[in-house]
This record gives sequence, C-alpha cells and structure tokens, in this order.
Amino acid sequence: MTANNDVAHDKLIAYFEKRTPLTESDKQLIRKLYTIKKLKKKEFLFRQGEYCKYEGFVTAGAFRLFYTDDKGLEHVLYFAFENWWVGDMASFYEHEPSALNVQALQESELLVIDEQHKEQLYAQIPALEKVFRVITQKHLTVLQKRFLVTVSANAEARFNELIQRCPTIEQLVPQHQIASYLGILPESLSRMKKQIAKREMG
Amino acid sequence: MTANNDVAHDKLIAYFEKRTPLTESDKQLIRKLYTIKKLKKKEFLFRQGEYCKYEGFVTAGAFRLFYTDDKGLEHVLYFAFENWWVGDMASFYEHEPSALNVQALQESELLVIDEQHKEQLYAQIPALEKVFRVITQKHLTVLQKRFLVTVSANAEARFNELIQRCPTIEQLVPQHQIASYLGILPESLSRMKKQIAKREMG
DNA sequence: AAAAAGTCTTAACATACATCAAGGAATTGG
DNA sequence: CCAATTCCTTGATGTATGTTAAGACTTTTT
Repeated sequence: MTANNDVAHDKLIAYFEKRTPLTESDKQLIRKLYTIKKLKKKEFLFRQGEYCKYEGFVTAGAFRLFYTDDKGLEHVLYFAFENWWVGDMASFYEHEPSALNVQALQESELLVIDEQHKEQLYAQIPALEKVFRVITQKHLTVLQKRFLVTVSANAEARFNELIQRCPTIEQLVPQHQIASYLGILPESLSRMKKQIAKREMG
Repeated sequence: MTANNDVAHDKLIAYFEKRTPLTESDKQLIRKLYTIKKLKKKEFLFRQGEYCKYEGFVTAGAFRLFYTDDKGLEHVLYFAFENWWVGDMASFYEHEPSALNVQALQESELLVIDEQHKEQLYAQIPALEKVFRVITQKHLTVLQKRFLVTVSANAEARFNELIQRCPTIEQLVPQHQIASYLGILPESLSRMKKQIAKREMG
C-alpha cells in the first residue's frame, strides 16, 4: 500500500466519519475492503450491457454516467467528481446488465468494492447501513429534482439551473457533454447560448 | 383499534416480513408507530410547498404524486397503489417545503409515520435500516429507469413502455393523468392513440 | 510538424409536440 | 334525474428542438 493509496482511503474514511463514528478497526476494515482503481481519460469502469461489478467512490478526477439509446444518442445521467459515488444499483444488486456507461473524463482514481465485500462491510459495521440508507435517500432526492426540472422546464431554464447549481461545470466538461446532460444536441446548445448572448448584449 | 385497522397493519407487517424476520414485540411496535389515515377521492396527504410530515404506506386505493410547474402544468412523478410508499424524502428528512403533491385518486387508506416515530422505529428495530436502504435503492433504480426512458424515447415509445410495465393503468387512472405521467398534454395523447389505432387497422 | 481526432459554430429545413379553440361524451353530485 | 363538472376529441396553427451539412478552430497523437 503506497502513500497515495492512503490518501484515497483517508478521503473515504473522512467521508464516512462525517456521517458516523468509526473505530480504528472499522477504519482498517474499510482500508481492506475498498481497493484503489485508476482509470485513464476515456477509460470505462463498466459499460452499458456489462454487469456493474463495483460500486465506486471517486477520490480524484471526474466521471460521466451516461446511457446510449437505440439511435446512438448519449444521455448523461450525471457527472461525478471527488467524493461522489458511481455505479448502477440495479446491476450491482440485482445482477442485471447495466443501463449505464461509467467513463473517466480525465485521469481519475476511485475506491471500489464488490457486492460480496459490501455485504461484509454492512455485516461488520452495521452503522454503515444507516449511512448508506441516508446517502441513497439523498441520491433519490437529487434525481427526483433532476427529473422534475427535466420534464417541466425548457432547455434554457435547465441550462440556467445547471449553471446555478454547478457554476464551474463549463470549465470541467466539454460543451457537447453539457448538452447531453441537458437533453439537447450540441448544435442546439450552441444556438441557445448565442441567443442568450445576443439578448444580454441588446 | 378496529378490525379494519388490523388489516392495514397486517399488510405492512406482511410487507416487512417478506424482507426481514420480526418478533412479536417488533410487530406490536409497528402497530403502535404507524397510524391509519383515510383520504377521500381528491384529498391530499400534503401539497407542494407544505412540509411532508408523514411517510405513507398505501394499504388501499390509489394516489398520484405530482409537481405543478410555474405555468400551472401538472407533472405526475408516479402513481401509487397498494403496498407502495408515498412521501417526499427531501421534505420529510431535510424539512424543506415539498416539491410534490400527494393526492388520492379514489377513497384510499394509508399507514403513516412521522419523522420522530420513524427514528424510533429504526432505533428499536435496526434490521429495518437495511430494509429501508434496500427499498430506497429500489426506488432509485425505478426512478433512474423512468428518467432514462423519458429523455431517450418519444411520447409513443414512453406510452408503450408504460402499458407494457403496467397493463391495467388505463383502467385505474383517467387518460389526462396518463398524459401527465408521460409528459405530454391530453390533446397529444388523444391524437397519438388515434394514430396508433389507425395504423393497427390499416 | 504534420496528421488526426475532437470540438464548436452556423444555417436551412424538418418534426414532435404545444397551444388555442370548440364541441361532445361521460361521470359526478345534489 | 337533471345540472354541473370533468373528461375526451378534433382541427388549425405555433415553436422549441432535431436533423443534416459544412467549415473553422483546438487538442491530441504520431
């Protein structure tokens, strides 16, 4: 285990300790059960149609989770940065082929755990049941908000909502992937931004 | 406590027992902490902007959970029937005004619990932490699927997906609310069904 | 440095669905 | 059982966004 590995595990342990107290042996277990995985830019943690074998905690870099539809269009579900979780629960727990691709946007690092070790983690640190219940609830509320915005607002309002919620996003991911997150084509986003600029000049 | 009350609690206890073993005292606690609530057709459990004070388990009838946008359009997030959960987690746990309305589509009955009693439930029956973690994961995967279908398929494909997944839905809720679930106007759904019928006659 | 791959912009045209308007059918409620 | 709602359908027209095509600019790879 290198010094760098410890930094990654330190981040995860700090994340857990914000949510529940941990003993030293808890921390040792966490270091044992989560393993480091490094991905180069454009590499995939897993692809649509494969099984999501790992749940991942991002310790460095950035990811996008997206679905490719039958016309070949990509739809970004969310971007994940440091301290975010990536995975496909339906696939991880129900052993279904995943509907999602998880791809690194830059050289990135995660801590991953497979289902068996996750169950071991719950068995040995029951307090993490509550932690992950709360995390999952939070994810659900974020997705619900995202869904309601998507169905009720037009592309420009969705764009404004994104910029307000995540002001640095335009520095972090290319514009065509922002379009894909917003549910429009790159051409449409380009057009839209020109319209906005014209209006703000006028 | 009437005989009818016991039926409702029996349903909830049966639901829990499918997921974890319960002692007699667990069951007694569940009967104590969840209380019956009956709603007439069109009554609300809570409205958008109010606080979601109760998480509810539907024991009879049907509900719709919907968001009304700033143009006054209603967007159905989901319909809930027997053995489904209703509520707004963001509001229930974070004490924010709810983004959702929860309305009975018929004379309906639920078992409700407030946050304090929910915490008491977790404290006294820790196994329910896991049960609700898994339930919440399941809700998240269902919502993720719904989101991906919504952004990647056109209205007709979304309609077909709904009918296939829930073949009785057209008998259960009026067509304009199905339109609202699909994210289109009633006029569009009516037109669409005419097109489908014409094509199938052809 | 050159080549290749990826990214952004613009424009003309197409389309799915919204909007507006109106009348008829079905259901509900007094 | 009649009146009042609520619900459904149809048509004409509008609009946000998709589609296709092409060129310019940028970054990565060789």
